Amino acid sequence: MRSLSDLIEQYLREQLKKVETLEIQRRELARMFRCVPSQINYVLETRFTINHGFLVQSRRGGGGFIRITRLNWEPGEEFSEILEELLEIGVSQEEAELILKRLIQTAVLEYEEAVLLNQVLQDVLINEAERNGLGGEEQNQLRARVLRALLLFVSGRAHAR
Amino acid sequence: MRSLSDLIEQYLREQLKKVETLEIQRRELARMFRCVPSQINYVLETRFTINHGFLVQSRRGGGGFIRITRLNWEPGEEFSEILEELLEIGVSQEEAELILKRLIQTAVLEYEEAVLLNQVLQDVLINEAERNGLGGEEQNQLRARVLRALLLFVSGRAHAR
DNA sequence: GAAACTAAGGTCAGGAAAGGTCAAGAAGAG
DNA sequence: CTCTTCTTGACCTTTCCTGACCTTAGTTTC
Repeated sequence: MRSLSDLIEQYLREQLKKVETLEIQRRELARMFRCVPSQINYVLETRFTINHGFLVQSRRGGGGFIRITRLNWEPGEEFSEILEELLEIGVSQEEAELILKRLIQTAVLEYEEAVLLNQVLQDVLINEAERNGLGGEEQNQLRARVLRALLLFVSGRAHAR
Repeated sequence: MRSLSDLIEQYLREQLKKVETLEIQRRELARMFRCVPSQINYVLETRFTINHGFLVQSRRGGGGFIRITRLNWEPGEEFSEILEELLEIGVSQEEAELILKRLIQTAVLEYEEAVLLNQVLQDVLINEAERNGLGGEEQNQLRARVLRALLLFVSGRAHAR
């Protein structure tokens, strides 16, 4: 017999087949499944993580909501693997900006956050490149490492918001 | 269901797509959305800050208004290269004030504008330093970035005049 | 020209409406 | 029986909205 968590997961996945981004109210969903609200958190934490290919964001207070976004990574590929890939191939400044733009479009980042991240990225690169005289390829490697760190940070923070 | 604040934000952003500077009356806007005037302040304070890329000014009394300016973060031309240098070295509070003074002397800025920019600069620093516990060097870096953004905005506007 | 009036916008604290966290017990799996 | 997963409830934090009261800037009156 399937658990309640399984049923909730199934329901949410069903919805997420139709749309890329789903906005729900924790209260509402809990009422639908006649469970305690924190049960919803449990489902999200165990079944809709970044490694499952989802991004969960939320807002408290009046009119609060939980937003689940289905990330369109290649099937089977995990977020962390994508980041590892970045490391191997390196990231040019243009590619980095493309990645950030995409993250804005998918509402992972606010515009001003992306601007700030990009600036941080450039700062680090300028500093390091000058100090250690990095070649183009080495710069791309460094950029990949920094971008990866930033994105891991952002994805970790996403659920808390 | 979206909150009233979201709707007001949406409306203002819509308007600000068409124009760079928007002048509204708090009363009027509050009447449109059938809310208390201070609700407007709440929206401005939480969604139209410097970090969101907006500058909000206002005047009280008869014929009072609220002016929202969309900051142009797009990098400019040569002027920006000078500003990029700021990024590398960081800017202390004293240096920032010196820079602003020089800009007044060279008639790039009005005195009141410089005072305003300085205030904005300090606001941002106080906020960020408190929230993230920045060290002295990090503060200088952040100050450089913010000052750069502010000056880019001002210089962009100067061209328009 | 100063005082009183009027017409704005600003501040702040409190309550309500969400969602988050955590620990403990229950239920399943092996 | 033991280990993991699930479920619940008490308590916490954040966000939103309102209303009472304050400040500022024109306008009118004397």
